[in-house]
Amino acid sequence: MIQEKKRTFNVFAASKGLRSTRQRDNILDVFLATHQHVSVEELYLKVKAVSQGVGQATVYRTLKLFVEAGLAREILLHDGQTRYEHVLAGEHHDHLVCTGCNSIIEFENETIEQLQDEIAARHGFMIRSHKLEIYGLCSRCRT
Amino acid sequence: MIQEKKRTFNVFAASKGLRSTRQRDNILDVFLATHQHVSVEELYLKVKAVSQGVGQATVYRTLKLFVEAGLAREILLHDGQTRYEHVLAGEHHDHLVCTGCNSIIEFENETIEQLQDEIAARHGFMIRSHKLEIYGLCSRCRT
DNA sequence: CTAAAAATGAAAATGAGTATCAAAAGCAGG
DNA sequence: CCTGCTTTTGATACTCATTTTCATTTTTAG
Repeated sequence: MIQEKKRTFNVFAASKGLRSTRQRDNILDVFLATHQHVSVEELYLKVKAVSQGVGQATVYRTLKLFVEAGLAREILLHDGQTRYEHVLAGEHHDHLVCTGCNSIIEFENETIEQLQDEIAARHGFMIRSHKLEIYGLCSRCRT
Repeated sequence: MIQEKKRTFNVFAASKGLRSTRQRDNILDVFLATHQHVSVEELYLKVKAVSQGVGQATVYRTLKLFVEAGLAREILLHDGQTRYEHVLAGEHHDHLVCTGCNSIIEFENETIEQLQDEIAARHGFMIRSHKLEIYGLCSRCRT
């Protein structure tokens, strides 16, 4: 017998008139259970595997909601598909993207973040988010 | 009377079977005369203004060639249009992107570049290129 | 000059993402 | 647990950037 998990807090309630629905809960569950850089299509398939009735359009819509709600962040790689990654409080990682095998290595660097803050300050710019992607070949592909 | 500039070196000759054509020369001229972040559509219009017979498909194709040839770099913003910027030898700049007015401020930071090299080295990663984009509000939009 | 290879343009095709809209589901108050 | 109102959903049609196709033209090697 399958136990329906009851979400202890409603992520959507916080915002204006957002409602909590089975689909959104499903999508959020699957998204949170996923590790890094899911494309909408991937997520859609995973969600569909879990619960039949969820349309693609809803997955697209819901991911945008996640971004607005600060739960997810959009990643643009060069394959024409938007991907999403978790936004875990206070954490931010950047990416080494291997153009050989498409693998992604994450890293964090506090100094770079600080330098960004300085640069922004120097231009009177208020940072909302940032993205640092380094392209090249990983150790296995560089032969 | 208009003087046909003769390109002193053939950028395309270097690679495999690439040929030098009027269209490619036109596109390259216009691209080089353009400053930062041209979308394909923009470039197409500029090229068409200069010389009638150049199709969109060719502009798309040629820009990809420029990237392969190391003359241009793709920039992905969040408006669904791929943009291209020059790759000038040794120079690299990153971007402060204002989400308010879509303006772009460029900056360079040697320290960040060095830190990237260190990080890459630590992961046995060979850097080909990188992209750092900081999103937020510029001084005029942050009111 | 000539044949083979590569490039081009126009138009059709693709594909990610979005809009539409009728039907279904959440929600507040009784 | 009805009722009425609003939001959400799914299916599908649509948009729009980019790619492919293919017949024709241009380059280039010889």
